[in-house]
Amino acid sequence: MAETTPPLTRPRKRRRDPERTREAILEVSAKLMAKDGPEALSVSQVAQLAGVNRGTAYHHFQTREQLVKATTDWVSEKMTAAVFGDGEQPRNRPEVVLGNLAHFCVEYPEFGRVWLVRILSMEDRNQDHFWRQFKTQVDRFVASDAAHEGIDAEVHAVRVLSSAILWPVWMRSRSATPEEREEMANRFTREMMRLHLDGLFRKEKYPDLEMMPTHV
Amino acid sequence: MAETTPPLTRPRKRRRDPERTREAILEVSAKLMAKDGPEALSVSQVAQLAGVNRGTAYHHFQTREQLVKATTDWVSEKMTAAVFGDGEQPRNRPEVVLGNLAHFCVEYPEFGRVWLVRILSMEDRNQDHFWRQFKTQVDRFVASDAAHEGIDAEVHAVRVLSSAILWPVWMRSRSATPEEREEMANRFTREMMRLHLDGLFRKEKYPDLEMMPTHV
DNA sequence: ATACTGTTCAACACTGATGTATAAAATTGT
DNA sequence: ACAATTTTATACATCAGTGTTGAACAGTAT
Repeated sequence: MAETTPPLTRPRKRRRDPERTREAILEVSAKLMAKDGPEALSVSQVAQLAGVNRGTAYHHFQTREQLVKATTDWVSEKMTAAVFGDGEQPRNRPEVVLGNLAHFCVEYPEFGRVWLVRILSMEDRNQDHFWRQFKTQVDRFVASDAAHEGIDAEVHAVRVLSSAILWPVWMRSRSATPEEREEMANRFTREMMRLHLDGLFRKEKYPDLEMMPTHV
Repeated sequence: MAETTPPLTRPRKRRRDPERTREAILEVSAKLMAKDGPEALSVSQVAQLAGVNRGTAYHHFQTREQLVKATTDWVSEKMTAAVFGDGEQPRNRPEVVLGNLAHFCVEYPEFGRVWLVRILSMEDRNQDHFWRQFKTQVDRFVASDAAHEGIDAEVHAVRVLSSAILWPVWMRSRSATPEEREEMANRFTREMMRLHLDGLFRKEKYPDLEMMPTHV
């Protein structure tokens, strides 16, 4: 379609910058993947929205599948850098990691979502850089004397990651101002820290609550 | 393809049962939507996997879009019934709702996932039956004297729902035995209840922890 | 200037899906 | 027995995407 009709806007003199072109493609790709999932991603649409020719996209990424893979890899690295730092001094205090995670996810909700879909569908999750770091963090914390006894680390990890990633999606942080986004991240971090410090129930109101799960 | 080649397996004598046919289609549709998202759903594939003719699928659901809508509506109703009961006596104790939710999501992880995608992309979330019920539940609990002060109800709701739905996906409950699934649901409920009762941190180890969110 | 690389454009063969249409078979209700 | 409904089987027009190719063009580096 866009191939047969002459471009209405004259072909923008795209400064040659393969790195930027690649990033532009990856960014649009991530955005679309977050919206409709990896299976629905089309190279045509990515190229169109990124303002590059479809041929260019195929030049950088040979096939659709490779574009999907490159996008998820790229996102995972971005996320690791943003949450744990660039390798210099790792930021490991649990409350700091939580805050970083919340802020990153609010700023880039599509990245979080892409990462979530990626990790859920990966055969071997230890292949993922971010997950390895996060898991190490959690295990270390749970084993430390700063944590309560009997925490289920895996449930804990899944709970924190899934809610941190989906909270901004729920709040539609994409269409918010920077100030609103800041407040969203803070709301999340605040409530999570409150929960982690105090819990939810007033224990005295649940004297009979056996710890075994209930369901009808 | 399957339309031009004669079927190798003889056409199964499909007992006429429009209700079951409809449900069979919806079930497959939900499964596929959970895997690849609504945008990637194809009527052809659904019909094939459901073992019905493509024409039949179009007979029950006029267009692809309508199939998507019907599927999400159907899932939302199923979920409401499973978690809150069929309208008779509503099951409202928070720990029971949590247990029901965990068990439902572990048994039918695809339904939870479909519902999650649906609710996240809905303009007006109050249109959704399950969400209305759940929100009412949460608001009532947070306002009660059984709950701590200062709980952020919205963060709480998103946290519980997102983790309950994604926990079975993470654990790949689909490929587990009934016993394993039971244990998965119990693990989740147990840790959540533990968290809700005690929190995560030993407070005495964090005397300096200001409540304001931290990030670097 | 020349060679190289990134980028654009247009065309092509192919696949697979949508939505429509029509006829026929099978099952059920009356 | 008859009518209505459900299901199958085909066919067809249409559209959108994939992956490939070849030629041209535009900056960049040597």
